[in-house]
Amino acid sequence: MASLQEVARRAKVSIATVSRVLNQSDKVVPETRAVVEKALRELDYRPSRVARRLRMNAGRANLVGLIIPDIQNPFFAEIARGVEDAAFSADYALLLCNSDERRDKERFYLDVMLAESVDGIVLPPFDETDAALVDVIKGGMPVVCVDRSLTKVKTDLVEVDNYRGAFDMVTHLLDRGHKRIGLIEGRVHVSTSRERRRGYLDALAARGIAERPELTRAGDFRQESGHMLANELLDMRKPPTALFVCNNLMTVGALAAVHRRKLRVPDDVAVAGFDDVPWAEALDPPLSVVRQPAHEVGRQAMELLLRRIVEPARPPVTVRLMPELILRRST
Amino acid sequence: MASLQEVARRAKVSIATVSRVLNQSDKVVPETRAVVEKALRELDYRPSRVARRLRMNAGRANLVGLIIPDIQNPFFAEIARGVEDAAFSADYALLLCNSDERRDKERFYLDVMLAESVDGIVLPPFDETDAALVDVIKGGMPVVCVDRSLTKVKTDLVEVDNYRGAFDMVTHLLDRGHKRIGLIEGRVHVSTSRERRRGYLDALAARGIAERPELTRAGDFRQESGHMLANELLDMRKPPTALFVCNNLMTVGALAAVHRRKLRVPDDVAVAGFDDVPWAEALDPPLSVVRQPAHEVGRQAMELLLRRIVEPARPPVTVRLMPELILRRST
DNA sequence: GACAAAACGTGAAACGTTCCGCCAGCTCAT
DNA sequence: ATGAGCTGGCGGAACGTTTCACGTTTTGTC
Repeated sequence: MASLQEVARRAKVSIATVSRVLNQSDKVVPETRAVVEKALRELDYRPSRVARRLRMNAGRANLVGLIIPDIQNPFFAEIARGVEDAAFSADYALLLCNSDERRDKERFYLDVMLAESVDGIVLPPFDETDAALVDVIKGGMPVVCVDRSLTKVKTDLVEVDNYRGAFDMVTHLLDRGHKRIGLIEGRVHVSTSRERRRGYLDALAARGIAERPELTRAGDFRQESGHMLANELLDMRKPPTALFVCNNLMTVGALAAVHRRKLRVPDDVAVAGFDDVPWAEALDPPLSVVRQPAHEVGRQAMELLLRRIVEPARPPVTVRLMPELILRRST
Repeated sequence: MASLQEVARRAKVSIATVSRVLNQSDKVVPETRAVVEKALRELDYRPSRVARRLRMNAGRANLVGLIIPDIQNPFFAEIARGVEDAAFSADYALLLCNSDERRDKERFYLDVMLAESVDGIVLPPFDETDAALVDVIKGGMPVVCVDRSLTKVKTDLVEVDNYRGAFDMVTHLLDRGHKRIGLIEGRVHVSTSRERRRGYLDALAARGIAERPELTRAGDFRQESGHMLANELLDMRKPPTALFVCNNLMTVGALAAVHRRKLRVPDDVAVAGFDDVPWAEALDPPLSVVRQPAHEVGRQAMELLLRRIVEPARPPVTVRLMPELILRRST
């Protein structure tokens, strides 16, 4: 780990000159440059990002943070890939953390990011109010929200039209003749859950069907809760004929419940999911889903963040991407 | 972003004293401690990890790196969770990167980790020789390999008994009466691929069945290659009656190929996978797999790394975990 | 009450950068 | 010939920590 010092000593110039060679500044005469570059090579010099970050003002650390609720959720994994791809091409490194849908972990990692003086943060907020996050934003840290939005503060945001996705899928189920459609939604204080619920309700209302509160259940986005809630719904005296499950992991859980009862899909009960997954095609039967362009969500979020880093005062932008209905055979 | 300076000024003591209050050193009298703590609170002081890392010698940055080939692969995602869980409890943050099974990306991220002066690195090496990684290790950076091993250098390693897993699964297929068993393996220069292939071959040999090279195909761990290679195998004049696919993503691809041909599983062709996945149960039919304790792999790796960080000279350790055969209905 | 030892506190160096301000020497117009 | 302006290069401060080497005060022991 050769330092600038050592390189300068070897090249018999000052560290300032070495630094200028590195930063492509033009104020260094070719001969000097050559000898410095030689020393650089000989010592296999690699700059310390740490020292650099300490010295630099905010916005030039080439490091951004990404906090996702659960890396094991393919939807977030795909977002992460989108963010990373864009970061990598811009020569940024990514500090990636899992909040595990836990408020304390999100807060811990937000602190870490602050302490690491990252240039900016991408994340789906824990909930619509997320006090810890709001503080960070107020402190001047560039933040781009993905997937979920914040009510109290205006930030850059890349989201999917969840309302539309849910509306279309439920309409499709209605077209298939279903009247009793069960909804398994995610955590209630998350914006996406609300949007999807609105879509579900409006689609019913558009056909003059009244809401039946007993048909909607709120989970926590995890497989386990999908399983449990599907069981609850299927245990009703008059169970729903279709299940609309509002994320991928809960859908896996719900499917397990359905299979365990040896119910036939879609004849006994139709199942529709949110988020497409690689194995949707291989399921029994292939699963109909609302597909979200997750990679694109991540990519655009990172690009928004890069723009905000160079221009902190620009007005916040919302990018809304369209989901796509993929009808396979489970509905 | 109050600094120690400001806190010291406010508390009317020197920064050294503030630092000692923070680091729980006992050499500070209660009254002083109280006034310092008050100042700390009032200014909402948060230490800069960057400055701390710059000053500290290696091994106390509370930051470790994890480089995984593909975060979208549930197996690696689960390892990542294991590493993270252990890191979080030890108050370590994680710099997580995707090498995307690409040598240049792995190298880039290794450089980043060095430049960030992380305390240590966990990763599955790109291949068995991995020059870039070997350099890093020789440079004295604590490294724990997971899943895959290195031939040239002895490191801490947490691996799964791949040989055993493959041997058992192939034996099971033989028990079911299969004689022509196709093998779809991963990248050839990765230790796990070799081990699994050895297991496959030995299981055949144990029953006196000669190797048929045309039945084994090497892919790249991706879904796409599983699809393609399954197609190749099924296109043979005398196709295999069973497919043993050596990772989860390639299994999804292979399954798609099987489904597209409307082949019945396991009657027309049996399919066995490596790595259990949440949706294995929901597949048609439920998939038989060799399950790897991925979370445990990650957890133990992180613990090994923590030990190595405090004691760099300790002899390298290999932890070998046992896989588990999960027989469902696809075989 | 003398003296050593312990307790408490301070100043300053160091980590590896970046960059501001400065200086020396040169060119060139006046 | 003189000074302005430019070019190439240097010194050193600053970023926010930790910690070493000291000082000063308090305590304890005989």
